This record gives sequence, structure tokens and C-alpha cells, in this order.
Amino acid sequence: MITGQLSKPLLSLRSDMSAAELRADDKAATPDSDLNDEPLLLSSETADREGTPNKLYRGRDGSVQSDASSSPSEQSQLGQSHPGYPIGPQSLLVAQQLANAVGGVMSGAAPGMSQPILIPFNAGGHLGGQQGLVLSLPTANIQSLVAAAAAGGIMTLPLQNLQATSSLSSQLQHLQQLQQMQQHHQQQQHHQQQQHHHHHHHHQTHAQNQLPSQHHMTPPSQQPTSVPSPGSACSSASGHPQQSPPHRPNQSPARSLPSPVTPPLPLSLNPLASQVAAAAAMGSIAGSQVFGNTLSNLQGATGQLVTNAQGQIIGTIPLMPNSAGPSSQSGGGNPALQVQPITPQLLTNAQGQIIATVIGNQILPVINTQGITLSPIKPGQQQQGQTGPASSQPSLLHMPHRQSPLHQASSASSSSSSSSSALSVGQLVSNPQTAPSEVDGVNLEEIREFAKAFKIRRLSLGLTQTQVGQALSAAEGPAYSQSAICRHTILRSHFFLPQEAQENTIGSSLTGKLNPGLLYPARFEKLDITPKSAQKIKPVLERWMAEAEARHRSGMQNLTEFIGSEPSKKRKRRTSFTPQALEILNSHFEKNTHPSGQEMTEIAEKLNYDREVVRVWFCNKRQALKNTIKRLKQPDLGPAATMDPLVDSLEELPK
Amino acid sequence: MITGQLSKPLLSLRSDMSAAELRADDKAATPDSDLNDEPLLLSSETADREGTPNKLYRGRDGSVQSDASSSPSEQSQLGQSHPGYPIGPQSLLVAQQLANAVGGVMSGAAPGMSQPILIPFNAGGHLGGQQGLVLSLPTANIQSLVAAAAAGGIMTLPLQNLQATSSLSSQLQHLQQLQQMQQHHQQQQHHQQQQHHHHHHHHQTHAQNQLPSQHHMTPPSQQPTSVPSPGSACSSASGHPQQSPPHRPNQSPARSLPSPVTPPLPLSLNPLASQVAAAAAMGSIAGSQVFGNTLSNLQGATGQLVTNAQGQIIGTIPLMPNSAGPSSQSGGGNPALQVQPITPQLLTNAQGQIIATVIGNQILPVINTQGITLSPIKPGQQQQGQTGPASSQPSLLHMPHRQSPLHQASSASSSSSSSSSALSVGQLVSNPQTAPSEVDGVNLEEIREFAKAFKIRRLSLGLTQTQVGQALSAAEGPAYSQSAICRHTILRSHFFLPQEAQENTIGSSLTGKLNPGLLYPARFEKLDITPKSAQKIKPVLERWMAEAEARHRSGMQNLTEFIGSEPSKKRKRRTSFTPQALEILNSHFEKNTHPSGQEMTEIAEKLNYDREVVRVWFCNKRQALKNTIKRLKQPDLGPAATMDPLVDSLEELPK
DNA sequence: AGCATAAATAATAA
DNA sequence: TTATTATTTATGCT
Repeated sequence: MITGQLSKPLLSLRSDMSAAELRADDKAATPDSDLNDEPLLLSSETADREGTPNKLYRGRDGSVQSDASSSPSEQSQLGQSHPGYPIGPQSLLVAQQLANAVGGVMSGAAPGMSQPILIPFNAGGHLGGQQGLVLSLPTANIQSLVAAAAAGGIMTLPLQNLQATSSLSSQLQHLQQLQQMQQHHQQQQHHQQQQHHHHHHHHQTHAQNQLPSQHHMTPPSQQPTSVPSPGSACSSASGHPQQSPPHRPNQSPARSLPSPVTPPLPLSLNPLASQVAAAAAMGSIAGSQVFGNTLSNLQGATGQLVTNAQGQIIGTIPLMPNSAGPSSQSGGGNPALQVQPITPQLLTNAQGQIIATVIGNQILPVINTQGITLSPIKPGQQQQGQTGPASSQPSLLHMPHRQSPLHQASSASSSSSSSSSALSVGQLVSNPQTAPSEVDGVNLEEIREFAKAFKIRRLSLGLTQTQVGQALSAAEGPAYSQSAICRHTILRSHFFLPQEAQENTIGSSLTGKLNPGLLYPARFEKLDITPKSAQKIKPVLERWMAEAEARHRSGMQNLTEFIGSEPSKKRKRRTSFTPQALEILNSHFEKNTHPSGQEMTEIAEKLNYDREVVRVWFCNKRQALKNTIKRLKQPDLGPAATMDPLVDSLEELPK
Repeated sequence: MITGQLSKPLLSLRSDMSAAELRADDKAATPDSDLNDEPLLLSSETADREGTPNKLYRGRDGSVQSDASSSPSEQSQLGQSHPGYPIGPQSLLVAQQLANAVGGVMSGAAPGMSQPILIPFNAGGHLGGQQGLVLSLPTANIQSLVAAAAAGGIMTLPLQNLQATSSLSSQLQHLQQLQQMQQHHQQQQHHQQQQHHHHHHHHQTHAQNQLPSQHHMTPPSQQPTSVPSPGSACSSASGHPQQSPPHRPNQSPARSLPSPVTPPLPLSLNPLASQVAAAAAMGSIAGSQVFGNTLSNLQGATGQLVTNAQGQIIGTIPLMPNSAGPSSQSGGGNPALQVQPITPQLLTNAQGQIIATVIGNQILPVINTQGITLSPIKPGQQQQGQTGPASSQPSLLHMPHRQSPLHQASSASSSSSSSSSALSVGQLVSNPQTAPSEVDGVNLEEIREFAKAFKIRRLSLGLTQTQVGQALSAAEGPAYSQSAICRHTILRSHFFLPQEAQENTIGSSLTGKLNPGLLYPARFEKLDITPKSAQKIKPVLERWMAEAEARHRSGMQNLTEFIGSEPSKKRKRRTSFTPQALEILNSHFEKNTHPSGQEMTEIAEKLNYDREVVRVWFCNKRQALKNTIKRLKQPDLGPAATMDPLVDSLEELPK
């Protein structure tokens, strides 16, 4: 893959990259690490237990979104390895500019920023460097940048040289700095860990390796350090950021402009770096707050204890006021909450299982059999929207470390800890790293709140994630099932929610594959989703939940029926082309890989498929062809691999 | 004209499609066979790994460049199957077996080769199989292939097959054959395979049949029937032949050819098959044999990627073994392999687009971005300008399925066509439904044949439908342009032609959404063409095409003039900048976001891109930068905002 | 248990 | 603004 990418001019790092980057850094730092190729796996984590299986998913979405990652793996490789990529000195102005811009902005402040920044490098590295890589990251991801830089091979050293160059250079420098920082971090503190997390998450894919050991590994609990939040990761960086401060100052001057001269690059870099750092920091903080909010909400709300069928307490349900607070968003959300004033009562699900217990205002999360923790509540955070942050509450359980319960419960809690735990709310705060309050324009806190409330509501109804997922899938379309879930992962990262981490998964995995079958909204709950995705499905979930609750109120039967049914639509169903249709499509493709709109329309009519379907088919076909070609080229490597004679023969070819 | 250069060698296979088609056919023929749907894969996969990224870029000049390094070589994978294809499971098996067999062989032989090979199939089946896969590779690679082959002993078998066909066609055919074989194998045994071959050949050419046995043939000669030979290239044939022995004999029967008719094609196929079989060990079964053939073919041919002006890959050119001879190779087959060292050269059309690759003697048609196949090489023709293709080859492209291009066309003969042939592979047969033989007093088959032939001829000239339409419109009047095309569609429906379908287009559109920009005047409106209309314009088209061909023969320039050049209006094909180019562009951008016209002109010259392309790049770059900045600021606000000069400059820009 | 690829999303040339 | 590419996600099937 890499290769492929290489080709591209840019390398974009998304947040994900970070991992890679980190890796790279590490590498640099520690040679030993190989970069590896190992996968990282984190694995799992706890799954939720509920019924759902939790698999680890990697959120793909992540990709971009926050993570961005685009394929981490690739990147990572790229970065690292690739030689190919040299980033060129030149680079990019743009990047610089951006950087500059960013810097300014960033510094200021913004917690909110989520947007990615692009920094182009040019890459060209070898090529000419033209290329450049672009980093896009959410604020949080800044780290990533660094990482990216690292990945890019950018690496530190070069910096100086770079300096000279123009903006690009400066950017590079920045990156380098970042990298350095990261490295430091890594080496240094726990932060590092975080990084790792990142890696994992991101990577999962890619790099995996990186993480030295451990990591990966253990899924569940995983590493303390790292883990949890992926996203946070970014933040993690943030931690660093601080460092930057020092740098920051500079800035501009350095900037490198285009001109070669560019003096002090460092500056520029610094600035950015610092800014970034600052931003990151902010972000994290923000993140924590957010988190807190969530909790508080819960707290504020009265909660109920949730017990599972076995009578174990799985959590508490905070009651939101319905309305709740958060309105904002929530729009969604709230309504539901109404868990109603039930007082400490046991809540049972439709199946009659006890899902929670409501005590006074608080709800205790119960760990259900499945191991899921139901309600989480976090320490007090104040959330914004939330209702009352008041929460003075003691809140319930917050979870272990981090916050919420769930996660713990599930699992890993223990781990949860890990870092997270550490993070519990307060920690979060402390860990600034984490999340920005807003990413991609999405109010993460809101999302988080919603996710929590959703979970509580779900549990109140006695529904498992699986059930909800299936029902949603049926009602809203396939997209809601897994997808939603998947994406959540990303959010998680943004938030750095501890719980979540546990909850979900993560996946990633190396494998990269998602689990098929199951999945559900679960992920949303875990926030294992990208902010964007979350924002997108939130209303759907709210709507569905409102309906489910209404049904529940009117009788279990109704709920049961509701769950069982519905049409839905979201992600379009995967089209299965008939052999005949494929034949025709292929024949057309042979003739023209880029049919005109009209042609496509015609084909669509002829075949009786939607024009869009036909269009997509061509897109995918072209892509497949390209990939095939690419692959062919490549050498594969695997020697043995190729059994094929052909291959072999090919291999012999000269390059 | 060839521009030339590919820098890297690439190998690409296209192949994909075929499978599907085959499937279809087979299916029809042998129901049982069905099996299918699976793809066959041979594959391997190898991933790309690292490394290099190779992307191909097209240089402005048209040459193809790749970044990659090619290093690797290409390799291999085999291909997998394509998706589209469903080759039956059986098939797969066969394939695998083959693979295995091969592998064995290979292994023995060539230690070196490790790479995977991709074999595409084509799917095209229905199309006519046209497709085929094309491999494109740099010369060097090719050589390597050959070498490898030789060494390994790779492939023997296939060669023959290849030989016969012309480039794409042949390839496709081969693919098809393979497919068929596979299928057969699955079901039956190798013998059948042979038959299958026939089928393939058939199509293509009509003739094919002929040789049943032999097949192999002699390349050049090739197919007996039809084509000229493009391929002969292969030459190879030689070797193979042997193999066949066993099977060879049979031939026929099994096949399911499309048409009922189909004679015995077997021969041709057989050879390969047999060879393969032998090679493989027979044991493996027929499948293997087939496979082997395929492989070998592929191997033999190395291909090159065809890219359009923008460097996009539009197709691959399979290399046929050059001739080869066959040497024979090896015993087994190998001989063929020789892919020869030819170096493949790229043929470009007047517009500079790469239309085909010349490998050794053969020329592979390329599908251009527009979907058109460019090159045209026709069989015999070699392009003029080109470098030299060695051309030994005779024909080049004939078409795949059908036969040769022209001739067929003219004749239609092919015949096979009609019914039979038409369906390329077997579709017709299978789809009996389709058309009545005559409608409104018009001989539909004739029309169909003509349409096919026309298409082939058009493709051979490297012209797009649009170009032809425009030219016709200019020459003959508006009525002929698109209308004609459209009509085909209609005809298509009458016939159920596989190929045609492709050709045309469409028009209509339901959606109505046509894209604005592009599109033509759209005239279609109306009709679809009725048989009557078709009958009416047929002579016009014939006349025009004859002229175009004459022009082509006399030099691309002439053709270009004749056509009027316009490439149409469609939206320009998206340019893919090479990393190097991007580097340079970025560096300039850093220095000055608003280069003067002069500067842009200079840059354009330097990079070898059109000035307009450069201009647009700057526009887009400024826009991107602006957006980036905006985003960054947003969040926070950006206090500082742009420190960067660049930014400033942008800001100044008007929005 | 994985793979092929349809669908979806983001980036960007036109 | 649009269309196409590049990537990513996730489904359907083996």
C-alpha cells in the first residue's frame, strides 16, 4: 500500500497517523523499535458485554475524522519507511501558511478547532519533494502532525536544512519539532503512553508495531497508558504542547516563507508547534470538561440503578431531565431521559431483566451480565448542556478511572484504567490532551452526553446494544447498525473517554476488519465513532429511542414489536449485480472506463439499476483496476508468496 | 509518438472482467458449470507493500512515468479475480490448481521468481471479451518476465493462446478461455478446456476454430482464423504446442460456446491447456491447465499500463510474448514466455494520449480514459509513428472477442458472430432471448455485427465515441453524431449484444441529470435508434470509418486532421500531477500565490503540463489555502491569523 | 474467518 | 459547482 500512496503526492496524515508518526518517532528515538510492522492490536477491550459482541472495530471512520487516519497503516509505513518519501525541503508554503494561520488561531485558542490542518509538504522528497504531505488534523490531532512529520520521515534532523526552505520548510520544522516533542514525551512520561494509544487506535492498522510491546495487546485493559483514548492521543500530544510553549514564541519570523532563506525555521515550527501544543492542551482540557459535563449530567439527574438480569448492578441511570439539558443537542437526547422519576427502583428490560436500579436521583449502573456497565456516571463534570451539572453528586460511579462506569465494568476496567482511570474525570481535566471540545464542528460534549443518556435509556428499556442495533438497522438502514458503531471509535479518541475505551473496542485491529454481523449502536455509546458520524446518527438514535420509549410505556409488547420491525434506509443496501449485468458493465468498462453521464444513465436503464449504482460501479471498477495495476507493479515482497510462476517471472523483471 | 516513456515499468493487468463474462457464457452453456460465480483467483495477493509507490504518472508528454520505482517489479499477483467475476468456484479451483501446478513448476524452475503475477481476466466477457487484461509493463519488466518465464519454465502453455489473439482481444480471449477452461475443468476436465478455448477464440475471431489443435500457435498467424495476429506475437507458440497433445484432440464439444454453433475451437485452446496441463502436472486437473495457460499468457505478456495524458491509468497493455517463440521453451511452456525483451513502448495518439503499448511485436490496445481504447493498433498496423513496435506483430489488436477488428467488421464475419460470435463468449447463446434476427426488415445481426466491427475499428483508431460523433456530425451532418451512437443502444437491446452495449451510450437519461458541463449537445433525444435508423446510417458510418482508417494508415496526423481533433468537450480529464510536478508547483506557490501569466507559462513548460492546467492548479491551490486558513481561524479565531505572507497574499485576493 | 467490492466520504481538478 | 479520484467503511458471500 504504501506504495500506492506514495505515489501520491501527498501524504496526508491524519490524525491517525499519529500513531505512525509516533512510531516513527519512536523509532527514531528508539531504533529498536522497529517500526514495525506489527500490528497492534489492542484489542479489545472489553467488550461490552451485553449482548453484543463487541468487537473491536476500528473505526474506519476514523479516518478521517478524527483520526484521520487514513490508513494508518499506510502511513505509517510511509512515514517511516518510506524512503520514498522524502519530504522535500521545499515544501510547502502552504503548509507554512497554514501553520501560521493555524498557529495564530490555534494559540488563541481554540479549543474548538477541530479542523484539520493541512500541511503540505512537498514531498517530494525524493521526488522532489514535492509532495508534501498534508496533515490534517483536528486540533487534537496535532500530535498527529507531529507524528506525521515523523512519519513523513521528516524527521527532525533535517530540520535545519529545512529551515532554509520556505514555508514548507518551516512547516516541516514544525513537524519536526512536534515530533521531537512527541518523542520526548514518549520518552518522558506517560504521555507517551498516550501516544501509544494513538497508535493503536489509529493504526491499528498501521503500525502497530510501534508499540512496543505491549500494547497491543492486551486488549482489554490494555495498557494503561495508552490506550484509552485514542484520541486523546492527540491530546496527548497536547500534553506536550506545553512544551512548546517555549517555542511558541517564535513564530513567525521564522516562518518560513518561501524563500529559501528562511531563516530560522525553527521559529516557525516552533510557533506552530507551540501553538499546536497549546491548542492541544486546551483541547484536552476542554475535553475533560466535557466529560465532566457528561457526568454531571448524569449525576444531576437522578439516576437509577441499573442491574442486569442477574440482578447485578450495572450502573445507574442518571435522569436527565428530559429536556434536558443539553438540549442542544440533544435534542436529541433528552427526551428520553425521562427516565422518569422513578425512584430507586429496579428497572427491568423488556425481557424482564433488571437493568438498573434507580436510587433517588442517582442511577447506578449495573453491570449487566454481559458485562456491560450500564450507567456510567461520571464524576462531576459539568457539562454544558447538561442539566445540572450540579451534579454535585457524587455521582455514582463513575467509573473507575475514567469516568464512567461502563467501561469499567466491562472491563477492563481495570484497566481502565489505565490511564484512564487515572483520568477519571479529574484526570481528564488534567489530561488535557484529550479532547477538544469540538471537532469538525461537532460539539463533542454534546455527543458524549447524548451517548451516555442513550445508553441509559437503552438500558432502561432493557435492550441490548445488539437489539438496538438490529432494530435501528432495520428501521433506519444498515448504516446505523455497525457503522454507527464503528465511527464511534473515533469519537472516543476525541474525548478520551476512559470508559469508552474500555467499552469498545477497538479495535482495530489489525485485522482491520470489522465484525460483521453484529454491532450496533453500541459503538455510539462508546463514542467509538467519529464526531461527524455521531452527529449524523444522533438524531436517528434519538428518534428511535423516543419511539422505543413510547412503546415501552405503552407496553412491552409494543416495544417488542417496535424493535422487531421497520424498514429503514440508511446505507444503501449493497447491490448485487447479476452476472448478466456484470457482463455488460464490464464490457462497457472495457470500452470506456469513464463513461459519460449519459452513458451511465443508459447503462443504468438498460440494466435496470439506479444510475448512481452504475456510477459507483464504475468508480469502484476504476479503482480496482488501478489497484490491480499497482499491485502488479509492486514487488511484492513476499517472495514465497507468490507461488505463481507468473509472478515469479514477473519478479525477475527488472524493475 | 509514443511518448514514451514510461518510466517505469508497469505492469498492469486488466483483466478483470472477463471472468464475469465467461461466467455468463459458461453458464449458459453449461449450466452446471455455473459454478461460478466465483472468481477465480489466483491469486495472490501480495500486497504491495511498501515500498514504492509507484504511481504512474503521465508525463505530459505523454509518457508515462511512474514513480515508483518500479522496482519491484511488478509482479504479481495474480490476480485475483475479479470481482466481477464470478467464476465459479470450480473455476477457482481450477485456477488454483493451475496455480499450484504452475507453482510447482515454477518453483522448480525458477527459483527466482517470486512475484506474483496478476492475471486478469477479463471479463469482458461479454463484451467481447475484449478486454482482456492487459499488462503493461516496462520493457524491462517484460524482459524479466520473459526471463523469468524462461527460467521458470513458466508458462509455457499460454503462449499459444496469446499468440493468436491480438492484443487486447487476444488477451481477453485468453482470459476467457481460461475462464472457460476453468469452468470446464471444473466440470469436466481438461479436454473440455480446449474447447473452451475455442470459444474464446471464436469470438474473437472467428476463425479460431480452426486450429484446434494447434493452436497455438503460431502466433502470428495466429489464429487461424482471424486475426492477424497480433500477436503472434507470441510466437510463441511454439512451445506449447506440445502440450496440448493430450487434450487437444478434443476440442470441441464441450465448450459451451456461445453460440451454439461454435465449432471447435478447441484447438487453440487446447494447446495451452494441454500444455499447461502437462506442465502442471496434469493432475491438477484441467483447471490447472487452463490456468496455466492463462498464466502463461499473462506472463508472457507483460504488459504496460496505459495512461492517459494526465497520467491516469487507463488501461494496461498486455504484452504478448513476443513472439516468440517459442521457444520453447521450456518445456513446458515456457517458451513463450519470452516475453521478450521488448520493450514496450507506448503509443500515443494525436492527442498525445497513450493508446497502446507496443510490446515486442504486439501492440496492446489501451483503453483510454475516456474509455476508449486508444490504440489502435490494429493489427497489422503498427502505428506509425510509434516507435517501434516491433511490431512484429502483426495484428494487433484485433479485437478480442470478436475478431479482429476490422475485418470483422467488415465482414462481420466473424462471425461468428452473430449469433454466435456476437456473444462473445457465449452470451448470445445464453441469451437467446434477445433478438430476433430481423426486425423491420433489417437484419439485426448484420447491424449488430456492423456495430461491433465499427466499435472495434473505432477503438483501433483510438477514437472515442465522442470524437467520432463530432467528426461525423461535422462531416455528415448533425444527425449522425450522437444519434448514431444512441441508436446503437437501441440496437443493442435488440440484439443483446454485449459489446455494443458498451459502446454507446446513452443517452438518455433519465435522470436527466446529465452533467452539465460535459455533455454534448445532446442530441439524442429521441431515439433510440430503431433498426431502421441503424440501417440508414450504417453506410454513412462505414464510409466515414473507411476514410478514418485510411487516414490513420497514412499517419496519425492525417487522422487527427480528419477527425478534427476535438477531443470533445467533455470535461477535461482530471490531471494527475506527478509528485515532482507538485513539488515544483508548491514551491512556486510558496513564493508567489499569484504568478504572472508568464510565470505560469514558464512553469507549464517546465513541467510539461498545459498552461491552463497550471493556471487552474494555482486557482485551486489558492482556494484550498484560503479554505484552510478559514478553517483554522475559525475555531478560534484567529487571532494572529495569518502571519504568513502567503496567507496575506491570499487574503488579499478577492474571494 | 476472510475476501471482494458496493457504498460512503473527503479531497481536489476542472 | 461539479465531477472524478482517492480512501475508507462495511456488507454479502464464500
